[in-house]
Amino acid sequence: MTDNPSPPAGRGVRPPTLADVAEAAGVSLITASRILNPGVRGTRSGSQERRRKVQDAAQALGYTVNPAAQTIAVGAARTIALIVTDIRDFGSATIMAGVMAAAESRGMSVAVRTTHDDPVRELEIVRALRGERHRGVIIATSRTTDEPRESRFRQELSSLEDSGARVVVIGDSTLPFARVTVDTESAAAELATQLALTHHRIAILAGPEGEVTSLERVTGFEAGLAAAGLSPIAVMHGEFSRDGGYAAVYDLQARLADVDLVAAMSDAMAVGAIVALNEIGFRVPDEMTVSGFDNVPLLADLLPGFSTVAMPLEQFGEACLDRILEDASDRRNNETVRLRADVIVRPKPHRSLP
Amino acid sequence: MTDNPSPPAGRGVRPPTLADVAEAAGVSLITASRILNPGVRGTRSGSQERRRKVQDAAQALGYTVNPAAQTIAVGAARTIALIVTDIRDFGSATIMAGVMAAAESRGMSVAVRTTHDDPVRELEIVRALRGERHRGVIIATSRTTDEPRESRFRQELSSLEDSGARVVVIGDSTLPFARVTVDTESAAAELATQLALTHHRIAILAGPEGEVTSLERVTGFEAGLAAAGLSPIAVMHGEFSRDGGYAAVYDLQARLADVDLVAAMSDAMAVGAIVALNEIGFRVPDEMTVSGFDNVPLLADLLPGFSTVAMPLEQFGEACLDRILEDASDRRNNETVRLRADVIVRPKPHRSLP
DNA sequence: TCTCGATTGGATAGCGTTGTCCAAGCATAG
DNA sequence: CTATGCTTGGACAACGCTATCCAATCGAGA
Repeated sequence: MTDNPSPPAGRGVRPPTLADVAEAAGVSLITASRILNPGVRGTRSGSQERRRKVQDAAQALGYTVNPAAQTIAVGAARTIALIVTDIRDFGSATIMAGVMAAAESRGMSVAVRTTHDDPVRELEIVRALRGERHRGVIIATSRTTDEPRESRFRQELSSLEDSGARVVVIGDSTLPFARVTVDTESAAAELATQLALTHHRIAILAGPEGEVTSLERVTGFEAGLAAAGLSPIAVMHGEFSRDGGYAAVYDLQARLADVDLVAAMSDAMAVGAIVALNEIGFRVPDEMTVSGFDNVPLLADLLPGFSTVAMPLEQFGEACLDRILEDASDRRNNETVRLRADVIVRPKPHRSLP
Repeated sequence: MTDNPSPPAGRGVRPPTLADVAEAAGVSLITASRILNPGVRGTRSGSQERRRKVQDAAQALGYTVNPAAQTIAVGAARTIALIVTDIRDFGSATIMAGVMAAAESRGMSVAVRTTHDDPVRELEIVRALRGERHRGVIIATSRTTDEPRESRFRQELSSLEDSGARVVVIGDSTLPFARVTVDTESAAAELATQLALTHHRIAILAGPEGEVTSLERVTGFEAGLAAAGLSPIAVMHGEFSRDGGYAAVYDLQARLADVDLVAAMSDAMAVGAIVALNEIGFRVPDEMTVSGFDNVPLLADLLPGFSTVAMPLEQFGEACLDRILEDASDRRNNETVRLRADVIVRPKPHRSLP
């Protein structure tokens, strides 16, 4: 009872193990295991009385399972790895929230890794994942058209999938894995079509060249313009960030007089664009319209008449976990699941005279 | 060579283990372990030739260590648990980014758990953490003055710390653990003092009653006002969110004519307040000043003359990891580390006539 | 040449859990 | 009363790795 071999307090009182619980309950370790951590084969629940004794003992000792031990015993962890570029990014954070919620409702936890858009780091991370025995891996970084890079990445992911982890890629890419995407192109096209009703001299602020996300947004947007008989006056490239938008507008400065809509391909860029436009002397939205993409929450409140596209970021979680946990026999059934984005066109506010 | 006992492809090619590497390199498993995963005692590096052979074999086989196995062998994982309320919150996401960066530079990874401000869930999470053998646990949820709740939480955390995980609490609270805090009160006071130079009829939009974060911000702000010989016209409580600020302004509506500064205790509340004020008919910032707290990035660009306080959110990571990894002999040395917040007072913009 | 200490490699056991098998108990049907 | 099938509990090995001890090797000093 009191002859605990570990020091009684302070550093390193070993947490109770199944063996401790079993001993306290007077059953074998195996029985305790079956009662407290019923596996997939939920049967073998034990008799009422033993159940109670074991559960009481576990409660009294404060037992909680050691997932690392489970992982090596079973050969697979109850975890999903989520790879994003940077957690401070609105999109990444929202996707993460959705994935965590979906994982939790399935009794799994999520391990998040950030690449900071470094191709080397990206490979290291995926490589290390192989040893971690995750159930699935969700790729939520923005992919590029850099073929050597993508090819190396693909190879590492294949090896990861061969080792038993289901790979799911969010968004379009050239990666041959299960995919959950959004109808970004058609949403971008519809946004363009709507905006083309009231604007005709349009400049596009695109993301980095070679980034798939940017590419499909621009492609869709241009298609929408084309449907209205228009084509953009200019397409400027920059980082998908506030500073990227800011710089892009200055790059465009000479031609701004010809422009009545600056269509940024991300909300963050749109904000940077607005700052630059104000500096240059264009009042937004009176003298210039700026649109975005992503539907970052606070902007709806602060930018009257701001049009954008709401991505179904939180829904990715459910969709990805479904793909990961779907029957193993359905594997290699790499059909793409496509979610819908929401086009949000807000009318320009009426000017109320001061 | 080719007589691999596992199926050649598809589901479940077991990832290579140390034993595989050792065999391929012609050394014992132990030697491979010492060369590839040198522990704390970094000595025993092996002879040059063996090193190379083992490393080559590991490279060729694509070996990566299984951290779960290390965890049960060593009795402690190379991980830090981070507990936040909701990852979509700007503060939580930024803290998380800082913690992840700091952990990574020390060769550890981070396990994030979200409580969604549910006291029961909070306890369950901490309880489960005990089995996970983390090196440290960072509490970044907002604590309350609900004594029963805090007491239960404290108890669970103590048991966690006894089991070997170092507990660090971010922000002030009644929890008796290592702490990393911010001089919130004095920052709030300084913000108030500065704003009191140009405003005299001030309403405070506080966070939820009983939340420590709100309490210290309000206390500091009132102290700053008092130093200027003022006291607030009203203190309204609400959620620390956009909707909370929105509602709080409507609660205040009858007295708004007497107010020249709405001091929100969070930036999100400030945005909601601005929306409500605009709806009611007060033009911000011309007819009413609104200030905030947190320094959410995009607001600086979109709200000219917006004053707020920048919290050192990213620095928490380094500070917390230092506390977690400091010498075990320094444990129970629960001195509080205090970081500095930055008061950002922006002058009201000049009205440029249209 | 011999002894000593330092360095290196390996054998063994163990970390906490589950999978697989086997034995015992029990009720039911023949 | 026995044969049958089902349920239940337990023994044993295994998962992949490291800690701890022990043996072998080596160089240097006596």
